[in-house]
Amino acid sequence: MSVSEQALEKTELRTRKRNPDISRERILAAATEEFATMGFGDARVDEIARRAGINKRMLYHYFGNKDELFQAVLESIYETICKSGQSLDLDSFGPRQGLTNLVDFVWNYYLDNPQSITLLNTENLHNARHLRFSEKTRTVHPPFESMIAKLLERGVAAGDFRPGVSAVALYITIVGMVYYYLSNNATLSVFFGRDLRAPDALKHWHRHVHETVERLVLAAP
Amino acid sequence: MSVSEQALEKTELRTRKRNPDISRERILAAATEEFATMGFGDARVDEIARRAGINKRMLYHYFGNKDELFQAVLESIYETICKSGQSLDLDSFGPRQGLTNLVDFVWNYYLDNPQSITLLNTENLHNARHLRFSEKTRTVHPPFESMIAKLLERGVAAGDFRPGVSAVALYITIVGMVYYYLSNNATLSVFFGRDLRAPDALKHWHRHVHETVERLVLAAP
DNA sequence: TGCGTAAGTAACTAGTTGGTGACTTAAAGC
DNA sequence: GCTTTAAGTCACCAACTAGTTACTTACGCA
Repeated sequence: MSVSEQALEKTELRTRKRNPDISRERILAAATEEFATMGFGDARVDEIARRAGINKRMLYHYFGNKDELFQAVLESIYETICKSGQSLDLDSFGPRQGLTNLVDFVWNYYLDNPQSITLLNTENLHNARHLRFSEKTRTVHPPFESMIAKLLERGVAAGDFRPGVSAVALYITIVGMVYYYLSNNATLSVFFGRDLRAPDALKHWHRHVHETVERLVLAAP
Repeated sequence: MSVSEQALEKTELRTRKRNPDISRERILAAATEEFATMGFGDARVDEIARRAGINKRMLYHYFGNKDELFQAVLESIYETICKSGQSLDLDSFGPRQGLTNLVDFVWNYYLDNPQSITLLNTENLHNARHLRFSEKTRTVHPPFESMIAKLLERGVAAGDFRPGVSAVALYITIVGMVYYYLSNNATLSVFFGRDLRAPDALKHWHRHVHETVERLVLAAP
C-alpha cells in the first residue's frame, strides 16, 4: 500500500464518523418509506439498510428486529398525526370557520402524507397489534376528540350547529370520506373507469366533503 | 403386504378421485382466506395448498404463480361484489326507501365480508396492478353507477331528493363511511380508547351513516 | 491518557419459500 | 380396449432473508 493510499484510507475512516441520532433517524425514515410502499411482509430489511446508507447490523442494534422496527415507524406516524393535530387552532375562529378549517386540515394532511394511509392499513390488517402494545400510544391520546367536542359545543351555543352530533362521529365522518377516497383511489378508478386522482376529481371530492359535513352539522337556517 | 392391506390401498387410491372444478374452487377459497388475513407478502403458498388440502404442484398447474393466484382471488371478489349488487332491487321501492336499502346493503355487505376489505386494501397498496390488467374487470363494470343514478333521478322527480348529487359521489360517500369505520376499526379503537366493534358502537355508526346520507340527499321539507 | 462502552463493519448461516422436474394415474374420446 | 390428455404425487432446489457471530474503531469520561 502506497503512502497516498494509506492517507486515503485514513480519510475514508475519518468520514465513517459516529452519529447515533442521525443513524437512528435515517433508519426510521428508510423503514417508513419501505413499509409504506411494500407492506410488512414484502418489506425487505436489507433494502431498508441500503436506503438508510447504514450497515444492517446497526438496524438490529437500534431496533431489535423487523417487528419492533415497524412498531417504531407506527409510533412516529402516530406522533406526527398528534403533533400536526395540535397545530390546528380551532379556538381562534368562529364555529363555522373552525369546521371548514378542520375539513381542510384532514384533507391536506392525508393528501400530503400518503404514507400514513398505507402504514395504517397495514397495521389494521394485523389488528393493530403493534400500536395496541405500544406504551406511547396507549398513554398519550390524540387531541382531536376534546378539540372537536369544544368546537361543537361552541357551535351549538351560537346556534350555528344542531345538537346531537358527537365529536368522535364527526371526526370519523370527515376522515372516513377523505381517507377512503385516497386509500382506495386505485380500485375505485378501475371500478368506475375514470381517473379519480385527476386534479379536477380531487377538487370535486374536497368540495363534496365540505358540503356533506356542513349538511350533517349545521343547523337549519 | 396382506390381502386386506392391498384392498385398503386400492380404496385409498380410489378416493383420490379427480375433480378439477372442486380443486380449483378449494384453492381459490384457501387463497382468499390466506391473502385476506396475511396480505400478499406474508401469505404463504404452502399454507394455501395445505388449507385447500391439495398438492402445491396443482396450485401452479391451475394458477401459474402467486401473483396470478392473487389476481384470480381479486377477480372473484370483484365478481362477488358485482353479483350481490345486482340482487339489490332499488326500483321496486320508493326513492326514500331505496336510499335506506342501499345504505343497509353496503353496511351488511362489508360487515359480512371483511375479507373484501383487506383484499382491496392490499390491492390498493400495489396500485391495483392486478385488477388494472384484468380483462374481466376492465370490461365488466359494476351495476352501481347506473342503479344509483336512476334512484337519484326518481327521487329528484318526486321532490324527495335535492338535485346536484352525483351517483358516484353518493356511492363513495356511503361506502367510504362504512368501509373506513370497519377497515380502520382496530387503530381507531386504540386512538379513542374504546371498543368501536362493540355491538352498541356498530349499531350507533350504522344509524349515523343513515342520518348523514339522508341529510346529504334529502330535499329540505 | 487510557479504558470501557457503544457505534460501526464484514462475512456468514439456518431456515424458509416460491417454484420445478420427473413421474404416476384417472378418465374422456375414438 | 387403447391412446391421449389432464389431474395428481413426490422429492427437490436455488434464491432469498431475517437475524448473528466475531471483530474493529470512535468517543465520553475518570
